[in-house]
Amino acid sequence: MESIDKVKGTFDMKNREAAKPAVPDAVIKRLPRYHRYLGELLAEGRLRISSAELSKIMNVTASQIRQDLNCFGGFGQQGYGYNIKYLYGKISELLGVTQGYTAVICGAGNLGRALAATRMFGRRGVTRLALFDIDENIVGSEIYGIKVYHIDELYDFCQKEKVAIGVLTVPKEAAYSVAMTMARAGVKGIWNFANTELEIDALPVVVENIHLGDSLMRLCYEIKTKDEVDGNGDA
Amino acid sequence: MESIDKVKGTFDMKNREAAKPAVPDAVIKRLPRYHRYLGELLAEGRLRISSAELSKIMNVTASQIRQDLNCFGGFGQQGYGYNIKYLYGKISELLGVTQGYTAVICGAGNLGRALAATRMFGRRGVTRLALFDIDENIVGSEIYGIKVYHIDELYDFCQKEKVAIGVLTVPKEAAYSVAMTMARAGVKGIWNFANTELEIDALPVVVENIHLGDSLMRLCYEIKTKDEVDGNGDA
DNA sequence: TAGATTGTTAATCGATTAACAATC
DNA sequence: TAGATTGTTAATCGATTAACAATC
Repeated sequence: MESIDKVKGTFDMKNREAAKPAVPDAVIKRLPRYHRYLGELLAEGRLRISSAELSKIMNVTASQIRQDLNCFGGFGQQGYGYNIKYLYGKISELLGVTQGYTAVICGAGNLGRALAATRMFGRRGVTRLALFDIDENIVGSEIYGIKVYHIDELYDFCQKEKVAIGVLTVPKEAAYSVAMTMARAGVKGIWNFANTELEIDALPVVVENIHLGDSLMRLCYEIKTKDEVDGNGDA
Repeated sequence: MESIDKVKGTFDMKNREAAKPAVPDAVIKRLPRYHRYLGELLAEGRLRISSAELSKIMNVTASQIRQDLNCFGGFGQQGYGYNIKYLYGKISELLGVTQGYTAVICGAGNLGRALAATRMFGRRGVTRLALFDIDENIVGSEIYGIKVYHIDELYDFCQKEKVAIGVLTVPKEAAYSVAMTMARAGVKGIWNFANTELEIDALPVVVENIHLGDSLMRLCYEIKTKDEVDGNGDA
Protein backbone atom coordinates (compact mmCIF):
# COMPACT_ATOMS: atom_id res chain seq x y z
CA MET A 1 0.00 0.00 0.00
CA GLU A 2 2.65 2.45 1.11
CA SER A 3 4.71 1.86 -1.98
CA ILE A 4 1.74 2.32 -4.31
CA ASP A 5 1.03 5.70 -2.76
CA LYS A 6 4.61 6.71 -3.29
CA VAL A 7 4.52 5.69 -6.92
CA LYS A 8 1.30 7.64 -7.42
CA GLY A 9 2.85 10.67 -5.77
CA THR A 10 5.88 10.63 -7.98
CA PHE A 11 3.69 10.18 -11.02
CA ASP A 12 1.57 13.18 -10.17
CA MET A 13 4.59 15.37 -9.61
CA LYS A 14 6.12 14.43 -12.92
CA ASN A 15 2.89 15.04 -14.80
CA ARG A 16 1.77 18.24 -13.17
CA GLU A 17 2.06 20.03 -16.50
CA ALA A 18 0.47 17.32 -18.63
CA ALA A 19 -2.50 17.77 -16.28
CA LYS A 20 -4.90 15.01 -17.19
CA PRO A 21 -8.32 15.93 -15.85
CA ALA A 22 -8.40 14.08 -12.56
CA VAL A 23 -12.19 14.36 -12.71
CA PRO A 24 -13.69 13.10 -15.98
CA ASP A 25 -15.83 15.46 -17.97
CA ALA A 26 -18.89 13.27 -17.64
CA VAL A 27 -18.69 13.66 -13.87
CA ILE A 28 -18.22 17.44 -14.00
CA LYS A 29 -21.33 17.75 -16.11
CA ARG A 30 -23.31 16.00 -13.39
CA LEU A 31 -21.95 18.01 -10.47
CA PRO A 32 -24.30 21.01 -10.76
CA ARG A 33 -27.21 18.61 -10.50
CA TYR A 34 -25.76 16.99 -7.36
CA HIS A 35 -25.22 20.48 -6.02
CA ARG A 36 -28.85 21.36 -6.56
CA TYR A 37 -30.25 18.27 -4.87
CA LEU A 38 -27.81 18.44 -1.99
CA GLY A 39 -28.72 22.08 -1.53
CA GLU A 40 -32.37 21.14 -1.22
CA LEU A 41 -31.63 18.39 1.28
CA LEU A 42 -29.54 20.82 3.25
CA ALA A 43 -32.39 23.33 3.26
CA GLU A 44 -34.65 20.60 4.61
CA GLY A 45 -32.25 20.18 7.49
CA ARG A 46 -31.05 16.70 6.54
CA LEU A 47 -27.63 15.79 7.87
CA ARG A 48 -26.65 12.65 6.01
CA ILE A 49 -27.67 10.53 3.06
CA SER A 50 -26.67 7.19 1.59
CA SER A 51 -25.88 6.65 -2.06
CA ALA A 52 -28.92 4.36 -2.19
CA GLU A 53 -31.35 7.05 -1.02
CA LEU A 54 -29.83 9.77 -3.17
CA SER A 55 -29.99 7.47 -6.15
CA LYS A 56 -33.73 7.13 -5.69
CA ILE A 57 -34.25 10.88 -5.42
CA MET A 58 -32.05 11.72 -8.37
CA ASN A 59 -32.95 8.80 -10.56
CA VAL A 60 -29.44 7.53 -11.16
CA THR A 61 -27.70 4.36 -9.94
CA ALA A 62 -26.18 4.27 -6.48
CA SER A 63 -23.09 2.86 -8.08
CA GLN A 64 -22.67 5.92 -10.23
CA ILE A 65 -23.05 8.22 -7.27
CA ARG A 66 -20.34 6.43 -5.33
CA GLN A 67 -18.10 6.32 -8.36
CA ASP A 68 -18.65 10.03 -9.07
CA LEU A 69 -18.10 11.23 -5.54
CA ASN A 70 -15.00 9.14 -5.30
CA CYS A 71 -13.36 10.92 -8.21
CA PHE A 72 -12.53 13.82 -5.97
CA GLY A 73 -11.97 12.20 -2.61
CA GLY A 74 -13.52 9.67 -0.28
CA PHE A 75 -16.24 11.75 1.34
CA GLY A 76 -18.41 8.96 2.60
CA GLN A 77 -18.17 6.77 5.59
CA GLN A 78 -18.90 3.09 5.46
CA GLY A 79 -22.05 2.16 7.29
CA TYR A 80 -23.07 5.82 7.56
CA GLY A 81 -23.30 7.47 4.19
CA TYR A 82 -22.36 11.00 3.20
CA ASN A 83 -22.41 14.15 5.29
CA ILE A 84 -24.60 16.44 3.22
CA LYS A 85 -23.17 19.72 4.39
CA TYR A 86 -19.59 18.63 3.89
CA LEU A 87 -20.30 17.16 0.49
CA TYR A 88 -22.20 20.25 -0.61
CA GLY A 89 -19.28 22.40 0.43
CA LYS A 90 -16.77 20.26 -1.41
CA ILE A 91 -18.76 20.31 -4.63
CA SER A 92 -19.27 24.07 -4.33
CA GLU A 93 -15.55 24.51 -3.95
CA LEU A 94 -14.73 22.23 -6.85
CA LEU A 95 -17.14 24.07 -9.13
CA GLY A 96 -15.70 27.45 -8.21
CA VAL A 97 -18.78 28.70 -6.40
CA THR A 98 -16.67 29.80 -3.48
CA GLN A 99 -14.35 31.93 -5.59
CA GLY A 100 -16.46 35.08 -5.32
CA TYR A 101 -16.48 35.87 -9.02
CA THR A 102 -17.90 39.15 -10.31
CA ALA A 103 -20.06 39.61 -13.40
CA VAL A 104 -21.47 42.24 -15.73
CA ILE A 105 -24.51 41.85 -17.96
CA CYS A 106 -24.30 43.31 -21.46
CA GLY A 107 -27.67 44.03 -22.98
CA ALA A 108 -30.59 45.27 -20.88
CA GLY A 109 -33.39 43.82 -23.00
CA ASN A 110 -35.92 41.37 -21.64
CA LEU A 111 -33.37 38.63 -21.15
CA GLY A 112 -30.84 40.96 -19.56
CA ARG A 113 -33.52 42.20 -17.18
CA ALA A 114 -34.59 38.66 -16.35
CA LEU A 115 -30.98 37.89 -15.45
CA ALA A 116 -30.76 41.10 -13.42
CA ALA A 117 -33.82 40.03 -11.44
CA THR A 118 -32.93 36.42 -10.69
CA ARG A 119 -31.34 35.20 -7.50
CA MET A 120 -29.43 32.60 -9.47
CA PHE A 121 -26.16 34.52 -9.36
CA GLY A 122 -26.12 35.16 -5.65
CA ARG A 123 -26.82 31.52 -4.93
CA ARG A 124 -23.70 30.60 -6.88
CA GLY A 125 -21.52 33.21 -5.22
CA VAL A 126 -21.44 35.50 -8.25
CA THR A 127 -21.88 39.26 -7.76
CA ARG A 128 -23.42 41.32 -10.57
CA LEU A 129 -21.68 44.67 -10.67
CA ALA A 130 -23.37 46.39 -13.60
CA LEU A 131 -25.56 46.31 -16.69
CA PHE A 132 -24.42 47.76 -20.02
CA ASP A 133 -26.57 48.94 -22.90
CA ILE A 134 -26.57 51.42 -25.78
CA ASP A 135 -30.00 52.87 -24.98
CA GLU A 136 -29.38 56.37 -23.59
CA ASN A 137 -32.85 56.34 -22.02
CA ILE A 138 -31.87 53.72 -19.47
CA VAL A 139 -28.17 54.52 -19.04
CA GLY A 140 -27.77 55.92 -15.54
CA SER A 141 -30.87 54.21 -14.19
CA GLU A 142 -31.04 51.10 -12.03
CA ILE A 143 -32.71 47.83 -12.98
CA TYR A 144 -33.49 45.55 -10.05
CA GLY A 145 -30.87 47.44 -8.09
CA ILE A 146 -28.15 47.08 -10.71
CA LYS A 147 -26.80 50.24 -12.27
CA VAL A 148 -26.91 50.65 -16.06
CA TYR A 149 -23.85 52.02 -17.87
CA HIS A 150 -23.26 52.87 -21.49
CA ILE A 151 -21.57 50.11 -23.43
CA ASP A 152 -18.74 52.51 -24.24
CA GLU A 153 -17.68 52.27 -20.62
CA LEU A 154 -17.50 48.48 -20.73
CA TYR A 155 -13.80 48.12 -21.38
CA ASP A 156 -12.66 50.48 -18.64
CA PHE A 157 -15.13 49.09 -16.15
CA CYS A 158 -14.10 45.47 -16.68
CA GLN A 159 -10.45 46.33 -16.44
CA LYS A 160 -10.78 48.49 -13.35
CA GLU A 161 -13.11 46.11 -11.48
CA LYS A 162 -11.33 42.96 -12.65
CA VAL A 163 -14.63 41.50 -13.80
CA ALA A 164 -14.49 37.71 -14.13
CA ILE A 165 -17.71 36.92 -16.00
CA GLY A 166 -19.38 38.71 -18.90
CA VAL A 167 -22.99 37.84 -19.65
CA LEU A 168 -23.90 38.45 -23.29
CA THR A 169 -27.55 39.21 -24.00
CA VAL A 170 -26.97 41.66 -26.84
CA PRO A 171 -28.34 41.10 -30.36
CA LYS A 172 -26.50 38.54 -32.44
CA GLU A 173 -24.86 41.20 -34.62
CA ALA A 174 -23.22 42.94 -31.68
CA ALA A 175 -22.17 39.78 -29.88
CA TYR A 176 -18.70 39.31 -31.29
CA SER A 177 -17.56 42.89 -30.84
CA VAL A 178 -18.85 43.10 -27.27
CA ALA A 179 -17.27 39.75 -26.47
CA MET A 180 -13.93 40.88 -27.82
CA THR A 181 -14.08 44.07 -25.78
CA MET A 182 -14.64 42.05 -22.64
CA ALA A 183 -11.96 39.51 -23.45
CA ARG A 184 -9.42 42.24 -24.12
CA ALA A 185 -10.35 43.89 -20.84
CA GLY A 186 -9.42 40.69 -19.02
CA VAL A 187 -12.81 39.05 -18.53
CA LYS A 188 -12.18 35.35 -17.95
CA GLY A 189 -15.45 33.78 -18.98
CA ILE A 190 -18.32 34.71 -21.26
CA TRP A 191 -21.84 33.42 -20.78
CA ASN A 192 -23.25 33.74 -24.25
CA PHE A 193 -26.99 33.97 -24.89
CA ALA A 194 -26.59 35.60 -28.30
CA ASN A 195 -27.40 32.59 -30.50
CA THR A 196 -23.99 32.36 -32.07
CA GLU A 197 -21.14 30.11 -31.22
CA LEU A 198 -18.42 32.54 -30.28
CA GLU A 199 -14.93 31.49 -31.15
CA ILE A 200 -12.32 33.51 -29.38
CA ASP A 201 -9.18 31.49 -29.89
CA ALA A 202 -6.78 34.37 -29.71
CA LEU A 203 -7.60 35.49 -26.17
CA PRO A 204 -7.55 33.51 -22.93
CA VAL A 205 -11.27 33.39 -22.27
CA VAL A 206 -13.67 30.48 -21.83
CA VAL A 207 -17.11 30.62 -23.40
CA GLU A 208 -20.31 28.89 -22.35
CA ASN A 209 -22.83 29.07 -25.18
CA ILE A 210 -26.52 28.86 -24.38
CA HIS A 211 -28.65 27.61 -27.24
CA LEU A 212 -32.24 27.63 -26.08
CA GLY A 213 -33.31 26.79 -29.60
CA ASP A 214 -31.51 23.46 -29.36
CA SER A 215 -33.44 22.68 -26.23
CA LEU A 216 -36.73 23.56 -27.91
CA MET A 217 -35.86 21.21 -30.75
CA ARG A 218 -35.09 18.38 -28.38
CA LEU A 219 -38.49 18.93 -26.79
CA CYS A 220 -40.15 18.78 -30.23
CA TYR A 221 -38.26 15.57 -30.91
CA GLU A 222 -39.41 13.99 -27.67
CA ILE A 223 -43.01 15.00 -28.33
CA LYS A 224 -42.85 13.59 -31.83
CA THR A 225 -41.26 10.35 -30.64
CA LYS A 226 -43.81 9.95 -27.88
CA ASP A 227 -46.66 10.61 -30.29
CA GLU A 228 -45.37 7.94 -32.62
CA VAL A 229 -45.09 5.39 -29.84
CA ASP A 230 -48.57 6.28 -28.59
CA GLY A 231 -49.88 5.84 -32.11
CA ASN A 232 -50.82 9.48 -32.74
CA GLY A 233 -48.78 9.41 -35.95
CA ASP A 234 -47.96 12.34 -38.21
CA ALA A 235 -51.66 12.77 -39.04
CA MET B 1 -32.75 -5.93 -50.84
CA GLU B 2 -36.48 -6.55 -50.93
CA SER B 3 -36.23 -9.42 -48.51
CA ILE B 4 -34.09 -7.49 -46.08
CA ASP B 5 -36.67 -4.73 -45.98
CA LYS B 6 -39.35 -7.27 -45.31
CA VAL B 7 -37.43 -8.83 -42.48
CA LYS B 8 -36.82 -5.41 -40.96
CA GLY B 9 -40.49 -4.61 -41.28
CA THR B 10 -41.55 -7.74 -39.49
CA PHE B 11 -38.99 -7.12 -36.79
CA ASP B 12 -40.25 -3.61 -36.20
CA MET B 13 -43.83 -4.81 -35.98
CA LYS B 14 -42.99 -7.42 -33.41
CA ASN B 15 -40.99 -4.98 -31.32
CA ARG B 16 -43.20 -1.96 -31.54
CA GLU B 17 -43.60 -2.03 -27.78
CA ALA B 18 -39.96 -2.80 -26.93
CA ALA B 19 -39.06 0.14 -29.19
CA LYS B 20 -35.27 0.30 -29.16
CA PRO B 21 -34.16 3.79 -30.18
CA ALA B 22 -33.00 3.35 -33.77
CA VAL B 23 -31.01 6.55 -33.37
CA PRO B 24 -28.82 6.56 -30.26
CA ASP B 25 -29.36 9.27 -27.72
CA ALA B 26 -25.88 10.66 -28.16
CA VAL B 27 -26.65 11.33 -31.82
CA ILE B 28 -30.01 12.97 -31.11
CA LYS B 29 -28.30 15.36 -28.72
CA ARG B 30 -26.01 16.47 -31.50
CA LEU B 31 -28.69 16.92 -34.15
CA PRO B 32 -29.80 20.45 -33.19
CA ARG B 33 -26.22 21.58 -33.60
CA TYR B 34 -25.98 20.01 -37.05
CA HIS B 35 -29.27 21.68 -37.85
CA ARG B 36 -27.89 25.06 -36.87
CA TYR B 37 -24.71 24.80 -38.91
CA LEU B 38 -26.47 23.36 -41.94
CA GLY B 39 -29.00 26.17 -41.72
CA GLU B 40 -26.19 28.70 -41.85
CA LEU B 41 -24.56 27.00 -44.82
CA LEU B 42 -27.92 26.93 -46.55
CA ALA B 43 -28.38 30.64 -45.90
CA GLU B 44 -24.97 31.21 -47.46
CA GLY B 45 -26.23 29.49 -50.58
CA ARG B 46 -23.97 26.46 -50.30
CA LEU B 47 -25.26 23.35 -52.06
CA ARG B 48 -23.07 20.53 -50.85
CA ILE B 49 -20.50 19.75 -48.20
CA SER B 50 -18.19 16.86 -47.37
CA SER B 51 -17.88 15.32 -43.94
CA ALA B 52 -14.29 16.56 -43.93
CA GLU B 53 -15.22 20.20 -44.42
CA LEU B 54 -18.13 20.08 -42.01
CA SER B 55 -15.88 18.48 -39.43
CA LYS B 56 -13.54 21.45 -39.62
CA ILE B 57 -16.35 23.96 -39.24
CA MET B 58 -18.02 22.13 -36.39
CA ASN B 59 -14.93 20.93 -34.63
CA VAL B 60 -15.81 17.24 -34.55
CA THR B 61 -14.29 14.29 -36.38
CA ALA B 62 -15.36 13.56 -39.95
CA SER B 63 -15.79 9.98 -38.87
CA GLN B 64 -18.36 10.97 -36.29
CA ILE B 65 -20.30 13.01 -38.80
CA ARG B 66 -20.52 10.12 -41.24
CA GLN B 67 -21.42 7.73 -38.46
CA ASP B 68 -24.09 10.09 -37.11
CA LEU B 69 -25.72 10.85 -40.43
CA ASN B 70 -25.78 7.21 -41.28
CA CYS B 71 -27.90 6.36 -38.27
CA PHE B 72 -30.96 7.63 -40.08
CA GLY B 73 -30.26 6.84 -43.69
CA GLY B 74 -27.48 7.12 -46.26
CA PHE B 75 -27.79 10.75 -47.26
CA GLY B 76 -24.40 11.19 -48.80
CA GLN B 77 -23.00 10.29 -52.13
CA GLN B 78 -19.53 8.85 -52.53
CA GLY B 79 -17.19 11.22 -54.22
CA TYR B 80 -19.63 14.10 -53.79
CA GLY B 81 -20.54 14.65 -50.18
CA TYR B 82 -23.88 15.65 -48.71
CA ASN B 83 -26.62 17.75 -50.26
CA ILE B 84 -27.09 20.46 -47.66
CA LYS B 85 -30.70 21.28 -48.40
CA TYR B 86 -31.79 17.66 -48.39
CA LEU B 87 -29.87 16.88 -45.22
CA TYR B 88 -31.24 19.96 -43.47
CA GLY B 89 -34.75 18.91 -44.41
CA LYS B 90 -34.24 15.38 -43.17
CA ILE B 91 -32.88 16.52 -39.81
CA SER B 92 -35.72 19.04 -39.46
CA GLU B 93 -38.20 16.27 -40.08
CA LEU B 94 -36.53 13.87 -37.68
CA LEU B 95 -36.49 16.50 -34.92
CA GLY B 96 -40.15 17.30 -35.40
CA VAL B 97 -39.62 20.82 -36.71
CA THR B 98 -41.98 20.15 -39.60
CA GLN B 99 -44.83 19.05 -37.36
CA GLY B 100 -46.26 22.53 -36.92
CA TYR B 101 -46.59 22.38 -33.15
CA THR B 102 -48.38 25.11 -31.21
CA ALA B 103 -47.27 26.64 -27.91
CA VAL B 104 -48.44 28.84 -25.08
CA ILE B 105 -46.23 30.77 -22.68
CA CYS B 106 -47.23 30.78 -19.01
CA GLY B 107 -45.82 33.71 -17.09
CA ALA B 108 -45.38 37.14 -18.71
CA GLY B 109 -42.43 38.31 -16.62
CA ASN B 110 -39.12 39.30 -18.15
CA LEU B 111 -38.32 35.79 -19.30
CA GLY B 112 -41.81 35.23 -20.70
CA ARG B 113 -41.54 38.50 -22.60
CA ALA B 114 -38.10 37.60 -23.91
CA LEU B 115 -39.55 34.35 -25.22
CA ALA B 116 -42.50 36.25 -26.70
CA ALA B 117 -40.08 38.52 -28.57
CA THR B 118 -37.67 35.96 -29.97
CA ARG B 119 -37.83 34.49 -33.46
CA MET B 120 -36.59 31.19 -32.11
CA PHE B 121 -40.02 29.56 -32.18
CA GLY B 122 -40.90 30.48 -35.74
CA ARG B 123 -37.57 29.21 -36.97
CA ARG B 124 -38.39 25.81 -35.47
CA GLY B 125 -41.89 25.72 -36.89
CA VAL B 126 -43.56 26.38 -33.53
CA THR B 127 -46.47 28.88 -33.36
CA ARG B 128 -47.05 30.78 -30.12
CA LEU B 129 -50.78 31.16 -29.61
CA ALA B 130 -50.99 33.00 -26.31
CA LEU B 131 -49.42 34.25 -23.11
CA PHE B 132 -50.96 33.55 -19.69
CA ASP B 133 -50.48 35.49 -16.48
CA ILE B 134 -52.27 36.36 -13.24
CA ASP B 135 -51.62 40.09 -13.48
CA GLU B 136 -54.97 41.72 -14.31
CA ASN B 137 -53.14 44.82 -15.55
CA ILE B 138 -51.76 43.01 -18.58
CA VAL B 139 -54.52 40.47 -19.20
CA GLY B 140 -56.20 41.46 -22.43
CA SER B 141 -53.17 43.33 -23.78
CA GLU B 142 -50.72 42.15 -26.40
CA ILE B 143 -46.99 41.58 -25.88
CA TYR B 144 -44.95 41.45 -29.06
CA GLY B 145 -48.14 40.67 -30.90
CA ILE B 146 -49.13 37.80 -28.62
CA LYS B 147 -52.35 38.15 -26.67
CA VAL B 148 -52.30 37.82 -22.88
CA TYR B 149 -54.98 35.75 -21.15
CA HIS B 150 -55.69 35.13 -17.50
CA ILE B 151 -54.20 31.92 -16.20
CA ASP B 152 -57.71 30.75 -15.25
CA GLU B 153 -58.40 30.34 -18.94
CA LEU B 154 -55.37 28.13 -19.48
CA TYR B 155 -57.09 24.77 -19.20
CA ASP B 156 -59.92 25.56 -21.61
CA PHE B 157 -57.60 27.26 -24.07
CA CYS B 158 -55.17 24.36 -24.24
CA GLN B 159 -57.93 21.86 -24.64
CA LYS B 160 -59.78 23.81 -27.28
CA GLU B 161 -56.71 24.75 -29.33
CA LYS B 162 -55.00 21.37 -28.85
CA VAL B 163 -51.84 23.10 -27.69
CA ALA B 164 -48.77 20.89 -27.98
CA ILE B 165 -46.16 22.80 -26.00
CA GLY B 166 -46.43 24.67 -22.72
CA VAL B 167 -43.63 27.04 -21.80
CA LEU B 168 -43.29 27.52 -18.05
CA THR B 169 -41.82 30.83 -16.90
CA VAL B 170 -43.91 31.21 -13.76
CA PRO B 171 -42.38 31.47 -10.27
CA LYS B 172 -41.13 28.21 -8.81
CA GLU B 173 -44.04 27.96 -6.39
CA ALA B 174 -46.65 28.03 -9.13
CA ALA B 175 -44.78 25.74 -11.51
CA TYR B 176 -46.22 22.40 -10.50
CA SER B 177 -49.84 23.47 -10.45
CA VAL B 178 -49.62 25.24 -13.82
CA ALA B 179 -47.80 22.25 -15.30
CA MET B 180 -50.50 19.90 -14.06
CA THR B 181 -53.21 22.09 -15.54
CA MET B 182 -51.53 21.97 -18.92
CA ALA B 183 -50.83 18.25 -18.77
CA ARG B 184 -54.46 17.54 -17.88
CA ALA B 185 -55.59 19.73 -20.75
CA GLY B 186 -53.64 17.54 -23.15
CA VAL B 187 -50.42 19.52 -23.60
CA LYS B 188 -47.78 17.09 -24.84
CA GLY B 189 -44.56 18.75 -23.80
CA ILE B 190 -43.51 21.24 -21.14
CA TRP B 191 -40.53 23.51 -21.52
CA ASN B 192 -39.70 24.28 -17.94
CA PHE B 193 -37.74 27.39 -16.93
CA ALA B 194 -39.01 27.38 -13.36
CA ASN B 195 -35.88 26.06 -11.62
CA THR B 196 -37.50 22.88 -10.41
CA GLU B 197 -37.30 19.44 -11.86
CA LEU B 198 -40.90 18.68 -12.62
CA GLU B 199 -41.94 15.09 -12.24
CA ILE B 200 -45.22 14.33 -13.87
CA ASP B 201 -45.27 10.56 -13.97
CA ALA B 202 -49.01 10.18 -13.89
CA LEU B 203 -49.75 12.04 -17.13
CA PRO B 204 -48.45 11.47 -20.65
CA VAL B 205 -46.30 14.58 -20.99
CA VAL B 206 -42.59 15.03 -21.69
CA VAL B 207 -40.64 17.67 -19.83
CA GLU B 208 -37.51 19.54 -20.86
CA ASN B 209 -36.00 21.24 -17.84
CA ILE B 210 -33.84 24.32 -18.34
CA HIS B 211 -31.37 24.92 -15.55
CA LEU B 212 -29.48 28.08 -16.36
CA GLY B 213 -27.87 27.92 -12.94
CA ASP B 214 -26.16 24.66 -13.90
CA SER B 215 -24.70 26.35 -16.92
CA LEU B 216 -23.44 29.27 -14.83
CA MET B 217 -21.75 26.80 -12.50
CA ARG B 218 -20.04 25.02 -15.38
CA LEU B 219 -18.73 28.38 -16.53
CA CYS B 220 -17.39 29.09 -13.05
CA TYR B 221 -15.73 25.68 -13.06
CA GLU B 222 -14.07 26.32 -16.40
CA ILE B 223 -12.83 29.71 -15.27
CA LYS B 224 -11.45 28.22 -12.09
CA THR B 225 -9.79 25.35 -13.92
CA LYS B 226 -8.27 27.68 -16.47
CA ASP B 227 -7.00 29.99 -13.75
CA GLU B 228 -5.32 27.10 -12.02
CA VAL B 229 -3.62 25.93 -15.19
CA ASP B 230 -2.49 29.48 -15.96
CA GLY B 231 -1.09 29.72 -12.48
CA ASN B 232 -3.50 32.35 -11.15
CA GLY B 233 -4.31 30.06 -8.24
CA ASP B 234 -6.85 30.60 -5.51
CA ALA B 235 -4.95 33.72 -4.44
C1' DT C 1 -20.61 -7.24 17.61
C1' DA C 2 -23.71 -7.08 13.60
C1' DG C 3 -25.51 -4.24 10.09
C1' DA C 4 -24.98 -0.84 6.87
C1' DT C 5 -22.77 1.32 3.41
C1' DT C 6 -18.76 2.89 1.27
C1' DG C 7 -14.52 2.46 -1.85
C1' DT C 8 -12.81 -0.05 -5.50
C1' DT C 9 -12.14 -3.65 -8.78
C1' DA C 10 -13.79 -6.15 -12.67
C1' DA C 11 -17.36 -6.78 -16.29
C1' DT C 12 -20.39 -4.68 -19.38
C1' DC C 13 -21.95 -1.55 -22.28
C1' DG C 14 -21.97 2.17 -25.55
C1' DA C 15 -19.73 5.78 -28.04
C1' DT C 16 -15.85 7.40 -30.70
C1' DT C 17 -12.22 6.89 -33.88
C1' DA C 18 -9.56 4.71 -37.54
C1' DA C 19 -9.34 2.38 -41.70
C1' DC C 20 -10.63 0.97 -46.08
C1' DA C 21 -13.51 -1.24 -49.51
C1' DA C 22 -17.56 0.29 -52.12
C1' DT C 23 -19.12 3.53 -55.33
C1' DC C 24 -20.36 7.77 -57.25
C1' DT D 1 -11.19 6.42 -65.95
C1' DA D 2 -9.19 8.51 -61.73
C1' DG D 3 -10.21 10.99 -57.67
C1' DA D 4 -13.04 11.89 -54.02
C1' DT D 5 -15.73 10.72 -50.45
C1' DT D 6 -19.11 7.95 -48.43
C1' DG D 7 -20.87 3.74 -45.80
C1' DT D 8 -19.45 0.37 -42.76
C1' DT D 9 -16.58 -2.69 -40.17
C1' DA D 10 -13.24 -3.33 -36.61
C1' DA D 11 -10.40 -1.34 -32.88
C1' DT D 12 -10.14 1.80 -29.22
C1' DC D 13 -11.58 4.30 -25.75
C1' DG D 14 -14.35 5.81 -21.93
C1' DA D 15 -18.36 5.56 -19.05
C1' DT D 16 -21.65 2.82 -16.52
C1' DT D 17 -23.00 -0.96 -13.78
C1' DA D 18 -22.40 -4.92 -10.77
C1' DA D 19 -20.25 -7.07 -7.09
C1' DC D 20 -17.98 -7.51 -2.91
C1' DA D 21 -14.28 -6.93 0.36
C1' DA D 22 -13.02 -3.22 3.54
C1' DT D 23 -14.52 -0.73 7.35
C1' DC D 24 -17.17 2.35 9.99
